[in-house]
Amino acid sequence: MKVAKVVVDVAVSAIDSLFDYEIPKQLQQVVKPGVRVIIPFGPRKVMGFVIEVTDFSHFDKLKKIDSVMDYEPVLTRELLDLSKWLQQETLCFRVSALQAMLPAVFKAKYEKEVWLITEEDQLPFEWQMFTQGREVFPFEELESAGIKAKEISKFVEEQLIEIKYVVKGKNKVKTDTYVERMVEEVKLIEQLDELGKQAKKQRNVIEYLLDHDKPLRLKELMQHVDVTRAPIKSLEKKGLIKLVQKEIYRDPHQANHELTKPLPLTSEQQNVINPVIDQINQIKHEMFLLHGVTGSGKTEVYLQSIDRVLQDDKEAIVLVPEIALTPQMVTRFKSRFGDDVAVLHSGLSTGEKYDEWRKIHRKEVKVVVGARSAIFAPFENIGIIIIDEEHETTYKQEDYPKYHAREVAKYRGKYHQCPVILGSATPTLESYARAQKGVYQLLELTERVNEQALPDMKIIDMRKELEKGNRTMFSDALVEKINDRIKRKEQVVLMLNRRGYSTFVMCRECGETVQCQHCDISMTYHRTNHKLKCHYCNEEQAMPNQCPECESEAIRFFGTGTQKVEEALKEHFEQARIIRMDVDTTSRKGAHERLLKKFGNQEADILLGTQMIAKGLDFENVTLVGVIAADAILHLPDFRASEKSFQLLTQVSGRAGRHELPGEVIVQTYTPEHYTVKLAAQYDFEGFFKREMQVRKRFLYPPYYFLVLINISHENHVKAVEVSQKIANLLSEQLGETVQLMGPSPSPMLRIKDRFRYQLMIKYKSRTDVDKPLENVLNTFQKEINREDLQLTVDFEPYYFM
DNA sequence: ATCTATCCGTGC
DNA sequence: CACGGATAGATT
Repeated sequence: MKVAKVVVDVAVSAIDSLFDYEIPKQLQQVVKPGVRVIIPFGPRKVMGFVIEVTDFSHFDKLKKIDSVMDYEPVLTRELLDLSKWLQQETLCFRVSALQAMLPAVFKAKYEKEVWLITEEDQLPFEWQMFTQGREVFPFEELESAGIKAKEISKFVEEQLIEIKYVVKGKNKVKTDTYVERMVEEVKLIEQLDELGKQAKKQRNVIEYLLDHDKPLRLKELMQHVDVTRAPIKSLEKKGLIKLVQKEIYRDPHQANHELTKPLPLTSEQQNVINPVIDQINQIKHEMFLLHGVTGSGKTEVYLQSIDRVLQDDKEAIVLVPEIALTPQMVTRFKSRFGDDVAVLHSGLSTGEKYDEWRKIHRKEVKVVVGARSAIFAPFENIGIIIIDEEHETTYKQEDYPKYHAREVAKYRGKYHQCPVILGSATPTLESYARAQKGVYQLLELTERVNEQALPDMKIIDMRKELEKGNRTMFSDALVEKINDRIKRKEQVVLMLNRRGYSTFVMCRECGETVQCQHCDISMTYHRTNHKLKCHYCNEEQAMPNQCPECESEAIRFFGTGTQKVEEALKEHFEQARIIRMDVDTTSRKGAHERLLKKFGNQEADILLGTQMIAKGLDFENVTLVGVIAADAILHLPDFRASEKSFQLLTQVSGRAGRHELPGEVIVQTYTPEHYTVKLAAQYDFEGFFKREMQVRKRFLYPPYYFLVLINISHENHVKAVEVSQKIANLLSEQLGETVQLMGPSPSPMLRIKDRFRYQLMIKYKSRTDVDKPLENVLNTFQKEINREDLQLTVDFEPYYFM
């Protein structure tokens, strides 16, 4: 007997193991590892992933696989094994790991249906009201009609009805109607004579067909010949043509890109690419850290490394952060590798993502450029993996499986014996430290390709501005420089580096701020609909006219949002044309590209935006970059706050002077003496690294120690505290001397969505020191997680501490 | 997650 | 003792 070992699509700990099913004879050809199947599970039907096929099971009474959902495996052996590794590394369920590797269309939908097995009139009158002659209807309708479970099961017993569980796949392939010729050309010409005088339209169609002998889209034909379906149908009846449904791709990047040739490399670039090519030639795995200043031509190094890989008929994965934000990047890859590129990012619809995925799956492309999850691209012969802007935190997934793309890249690089390149102008301390230790091979690009010096960065002390009596958000120096650029018809990028980028509401009389009812966070004001919104739970309420506390009417919105900066800009620079980019102006699909294109066409003088404008933009006419408040994220409750600030300042300054014209940067700050601001202004990464490493060493933070964050949340505040303390006790009993346990402490945001949140942190050197104790904690509280409303999450290498 | 069997309170 | 709601237990 053939047995399939299956991961069942039910994400609970009790089910988190392999279940055995008999493979019926007629399915033995298709059921292979990586194929999704529909299996009976208790009284229901659920989806499952086949992991293995064997001849033996320890169970004696096996159920049979119902049917298959795929005729080709959707996951390779490598990815199936990788899911096991992810499960162990991140402590997630195996299904969650498998789901994370596939586009959303592969998530099953479950429906319950009621089937009549007798005549309708056998049923009581109330039932006939809504069956309305239907033989099948959704179970849901019974419930909403208020029909009791007892009555339903009675009818099932009496064999009047049957309840069926259906599993629906959503992976719908888009098709289009095509017209195919069924006969020889000569035959068609003969037909022309036989057609009656009336059949003018049919004649036109045949003539068009004779001119175009490739497969034709029906729509196209109808448009070009200006006919309706009728004449085409009659031609089909005569057997001359056939209408067929063909698969098509929803192609979001249809634009034809002119192909570019590899650029000549500078000697620095050549030195950097050589060791990579060596590894490709020797089919060896190595981690490279490519540290290159902004504008040093990292992308060209990527492109030419990939080119080398493609010559060996191998594939390449390129990860880019928030790819929708850098359409310029996509264009560069598309215009070098043309149709060999698939693009995967969050801006695509589920259907579009599915289609891009299928191109990869069918090996119709060789290169995938995508956001985090593209690291799971189902290639089988990978020759290189590139992670651009490796310091970006978007490479860490925040929900289960809480994986870091860099670690997955390492896994896959080792499996395929290929190099992995991590590229950045401001590497993470973790990566740079590893490079210094020789764990990664360090590659450095110190010069800009255009031989232009890095833009001069000036620090402006905003406290002095205030002393001078300047109460605006723009320093005198910034105003002067902006005016100067407007006069010279050059462009300015202004970054409002602020978390939340919206404004909160405060009463000027009593100081009361409007807080969300469910979360410990200020509501933010949205001008677009004049409402207050909570960023965490999306609760909305009207902007109050008076203070809810003291009834004063002096209630106003505060804080420096981009909208507010935009207004201030308009006052200061009346003739300036401004483009504002923030969540409000870029939420619509394609809005991003449109705004950037407008700026690129020099239809505006100033581009004002949040951190989203710091990355990847390349406009030749930009000669001034302004940072409105450099210290905005410097004081966040996050041990990486300095590192993030340094990265951001470096990234955004790189937007200026990328081409012929020299650039300049103005950094406004209230803490000019801070080493992060100072060293960033000098582009002294090395200095910053050394300085920040001291801090990390002193406080036992990465890269000296690894971290695990345990989040505990419960609706009941007392319960949350109690459980946190119990876990802390349990852990401190079991953890050895080599690790540090911190907490429990309330999360920076104590309450979110009516849940009270506490956290514990462990600083450790080796996973073996924490794995067992954590497992014990999870086992101990498993019951409470299932029954009570306790939530417990474990996050290795956390990036988010709020 | 979701279904079934079982336990216990309420009401007649 | 029937009902309904909460709850333990199983799912190959």
